[in-house]
Amino acid sequence: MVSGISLKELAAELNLAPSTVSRALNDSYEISAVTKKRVLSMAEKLNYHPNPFARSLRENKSKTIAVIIPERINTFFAQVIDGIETITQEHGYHLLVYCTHEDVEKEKKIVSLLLNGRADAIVMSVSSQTSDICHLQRLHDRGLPILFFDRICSEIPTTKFITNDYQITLEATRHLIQQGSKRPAFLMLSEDISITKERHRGFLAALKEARIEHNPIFSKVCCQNETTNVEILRELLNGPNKPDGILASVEKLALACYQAAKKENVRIPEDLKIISFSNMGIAGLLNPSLTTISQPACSIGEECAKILIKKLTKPNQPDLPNEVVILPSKITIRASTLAE
Amino acid sequence: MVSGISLKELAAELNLAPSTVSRALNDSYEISAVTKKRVLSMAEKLNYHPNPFARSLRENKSKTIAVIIPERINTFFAQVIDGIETITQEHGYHLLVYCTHEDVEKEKKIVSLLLNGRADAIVMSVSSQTSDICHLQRLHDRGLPILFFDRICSEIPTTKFITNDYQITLEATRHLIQQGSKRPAFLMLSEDISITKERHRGFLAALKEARIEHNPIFSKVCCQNETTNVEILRELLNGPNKPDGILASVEKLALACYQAAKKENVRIPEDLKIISFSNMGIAGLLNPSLTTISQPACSIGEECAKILIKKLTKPNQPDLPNEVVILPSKITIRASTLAE
DNA sequence: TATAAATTCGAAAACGTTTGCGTATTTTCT
DNA sequence: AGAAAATACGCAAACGTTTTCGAATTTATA
Repeated sequence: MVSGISLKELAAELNLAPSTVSRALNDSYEISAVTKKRVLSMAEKLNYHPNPFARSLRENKSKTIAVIIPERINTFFAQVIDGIETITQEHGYHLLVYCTHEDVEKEKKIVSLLLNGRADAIVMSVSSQTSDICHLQRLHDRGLPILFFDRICSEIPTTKFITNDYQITLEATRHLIQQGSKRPAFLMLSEDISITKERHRGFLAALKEARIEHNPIFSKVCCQNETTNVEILRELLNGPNKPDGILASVEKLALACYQAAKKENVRIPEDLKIISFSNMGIAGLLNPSLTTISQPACSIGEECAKILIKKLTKPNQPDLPNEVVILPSKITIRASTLAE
Repeated sequence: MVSGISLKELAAELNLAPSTVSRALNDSYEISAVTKKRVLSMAEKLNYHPNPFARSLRENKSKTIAVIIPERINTFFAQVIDGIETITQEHGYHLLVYCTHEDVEKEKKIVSLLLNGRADAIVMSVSSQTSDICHLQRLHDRGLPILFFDRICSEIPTTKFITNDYQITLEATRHLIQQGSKRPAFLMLSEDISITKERHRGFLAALKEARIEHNPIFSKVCCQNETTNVEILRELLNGPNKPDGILASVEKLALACYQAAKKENVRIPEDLKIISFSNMGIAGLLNPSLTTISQPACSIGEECAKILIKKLTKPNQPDLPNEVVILPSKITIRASTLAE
């Protein structure tokens, strides 16, 4: 009983042909106003709901968009999805959400699930492990509109949304230096992904600008595991040549840094100043409050969705243009980077 | 070109009937091993992927589960979905995720979208505004398996997953009192939803046990708006009869409380002790670190998924039993409730 | 060796839509 | 009034699967 009445049965009830009922429900010009009324009210009365799969099969589209993110417990990604949803929902689209947990193998599996047309398009941010991208290439080759944000894949010619990673990291590092940091360090999850490269470039540019010689071991690649990261950072903070400033390219590394500093009795910001990419609403409530670079996550989601909706709903749309759209981030200065 | 080759075309390529190919792909006993090999390898070669909508139409099931939550930017809900996904993904199910933003009207719209069988089942946590539940009743009447967690709807006879709200709040309040709070207050989002009632009951029981007379204005109903909540709490913390302890039934109210305390120069924990339901990983990094009641979110998600998968995959399963499954929460004591 | 049984496959219907085309009726025009 | 055009609707095919039923071939049994 889970599937209700069908269009055929509705038509039988009305003594009309299924084609007529279909057209009436779709408000076709070929159907008279009176018949439309009749059909509509009977449909209402019998609680008719069109079967989405029959429709998808016939029309070869699913009214569904897939979203793939590396982690769910992350304010940034949650905000992006919120942004996507606000737009797509207005147009009757549904969201399939998948999480890779930063695991490229899981990413491949998920992507292969989408080769069959279950979704009309894909919005994604690749995992930090993703360097080989042939699974993404296959998606694109198949003609499926795919759109990247934040962790983009530059090899695929499509639209990508990012923030001004280079510029904002440059400014953030300047701030760090200006507040007294002589030996800033850069924390990252992986050397491969797009944003890390750009952010690292901005970081190095600021050092060069300030004529600070960069110690390569201060460009630290961390991992997925929380406790391991804390260990790595304890070691870093305790080394013979300790950094006195941290730029964390992702939120979780800043938090690991807080943990490590606590255990090593390193005072923030006195001994160590920290600034981090993060969209946490409660950065201001941390101890000490965390200076952040926050991305316009919601806007990113909305812009992604808008461009996608346009592509999917207007007829004869060209492929998504191969361009990188940049939405600027914002630095919010808090206690963690304040000079003494 | 987005949709690849069809089963028919694949069959033609093999000089076989579509039915044979279908059976071969589904590993039917009626097909010889050699033919299976032939079919499989040709399918691989031609990159065949079965059309999910044709299959859904034929089999009357979508291999899709809908998840409805009140907010995405919330560690608890994110963890629950992670838990659900780990189980459902193993069985080839996809997740449609919807967010109501605590808006019952949006909840109704989303629910009505699911009346057409797009999803095989629903896992949800109702919005804080939800008191009239006839939209949920309609879903259940239609025979769609529906399953609640955390914010449950007791009127619908199905399985619900919650934590030991009463007991754990009782213990949490005891802790608050034991640490010296003479006038504890209880913060909630709505009086209507299930968890609030249970948690409030546990709170009051602890007061009674300690022979503390409860001032009704200390049972504070807050709202969705962050800044309004901060105002409400500033007023509360500044009133003639101020509370010296807070039990926040949801995370966001504890955070608003931190904000309010900051602005009113109320010291935590000296002047005000705070304990809150929260699954934030960084509760320990707040200033001061926050004592939390954390729910087994991931387990809740997994258990939801397991029971659902069983119902959906085994033949002739009975309806989901009308019972409430309780998974215990855990109190983690931190600085925000420490006695001086 | 004749027959029963097992094995392997094909033809066709069905799931619930949408849509191209045909047709009957009504309206409009000359 | 007759022809042309507009209106309103029905028939049937198609989308890509799965599955029932039947049939053909091969193997085993008596």
